[in-house]
Amino acid sequence: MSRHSAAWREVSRAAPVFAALGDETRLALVARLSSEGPLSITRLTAGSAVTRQAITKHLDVLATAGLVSDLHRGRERIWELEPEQMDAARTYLEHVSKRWDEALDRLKKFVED
Amino acid sequence: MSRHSAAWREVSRAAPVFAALGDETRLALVARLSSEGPLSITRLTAGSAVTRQAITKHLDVLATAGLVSDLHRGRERIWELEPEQMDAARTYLEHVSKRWDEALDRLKKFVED
DNA sequence: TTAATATGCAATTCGTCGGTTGCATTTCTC
DNA sequence: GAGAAATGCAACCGACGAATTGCATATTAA
Repeated sequence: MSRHSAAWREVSRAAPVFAALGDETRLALVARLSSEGPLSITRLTAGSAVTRQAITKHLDVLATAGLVSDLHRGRERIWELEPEQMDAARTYLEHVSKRWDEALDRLKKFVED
Repeated sequence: MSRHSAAWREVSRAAPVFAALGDETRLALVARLSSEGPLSITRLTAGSAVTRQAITKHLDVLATAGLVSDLHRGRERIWELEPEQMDAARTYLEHVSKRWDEALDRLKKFVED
């Protein structure tokens, strides 16, 4: 795939989102936020194996990928899910699966000739 | 999230798949296989920026995550997509989004009380 | 059979990632 | 105001990941 094609631009936009989700600790954070709603860093750290600073770093990674956002409430910092990028990633996987099916169809027709 | 919950088991199954997709080179390989169908290592290397050995390693990572599989045809090694794990990841993201919506609803109701 | 093609295997380098510790700063509460 | 609670900032470390180079092996084709 050429590095300037439209397909490659899709790839370079989707890959960071998958990378952000590709860590157990981060995916667990996403899961907790999705089931419990917005939470502070301290609350997210409680129930995790690692330190608060590690959690903070993971949240920063998720934020850079556009998967979460934060807001300040007094001395607390509340994090919440931002599902748009996640949905984009989901849609991307749908398209890949679909194109694969089509490619197999083309292959089948080609073999039959 | 407790390390023995059902939610954690989902997380630890999904994370490796996302991690495998979270690299531009690997995601580009997936994209090429999905649009062009099964391809050999050499064909996949042509049109990529990195060496054949790098491509081979990336394909191994994708295979470990269950996203691709290979078959030998003479001296060639043909790789093809295995969309099941991808679909599982897609479904996982759906569920997370849905739970997030529900969590926001609960929060809204709670505030209204 | 010999040369070219396709791939495998191994060692090495370099950067980044996940995690920690220590200390400073802000905010709440008594 | 003073202590406690929540977070920020920075330096550091070990491990792993991405990529390369060099050489060996297998398969095809002239």
